[in-house]
Amino acid sequence: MKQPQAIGAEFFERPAARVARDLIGAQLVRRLDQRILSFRITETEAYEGVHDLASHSSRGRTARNEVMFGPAGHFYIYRIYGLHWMLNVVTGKLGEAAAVLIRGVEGISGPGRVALALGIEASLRGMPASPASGLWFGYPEQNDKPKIKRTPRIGVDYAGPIWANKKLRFVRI
DNA sequence: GCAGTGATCATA
DNA sequence: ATGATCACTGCC
Repeated sequence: MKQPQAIGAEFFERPAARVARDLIGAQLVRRLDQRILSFRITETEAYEGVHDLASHSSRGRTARNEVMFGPAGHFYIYRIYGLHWMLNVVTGKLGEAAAVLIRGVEGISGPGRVALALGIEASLRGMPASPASGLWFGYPEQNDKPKIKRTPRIGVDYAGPIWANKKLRFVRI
């Protein structure tokens, strides 16, 4: 099966909201054993830099989030509630510490279920999105122009009303 | 609505 | 060392 061209690192060297929007309709591709799984992305969230009170990076650099402070196009992966893996890709300038969370792909809703379906685990932390790492993004179909809706992000009330209400979640409609 | 789950981080 | 928190999910 022919795969779309892999999206390179420069795509991610832009503001998180732009990347999050442009990833809707793109492919998320995983190589597991010798198999290639490919899913169309349907839902993302942007987490801006250290000024974004909903972003992990706003509470400073720690062992968990240090990948966020590194180069764009690498995976920020962490575990939440002791069981669910969250898949993010770092965006923006080096040290900006922004990222995009992959919340949903076609047929699969919820970030934990996305990670489960793709076999995401700790060994991918900090790896670049590329065929060499076994997990990467592919450009959307040329004639696929999805309608996109913007809403507040899910589960970030702890950030306070200003940041919790910003429309940084992108959903294919 | 809410329990489960355990890594992570601040505090000490 | 201890305790609170958590970018969630599944079942009621």
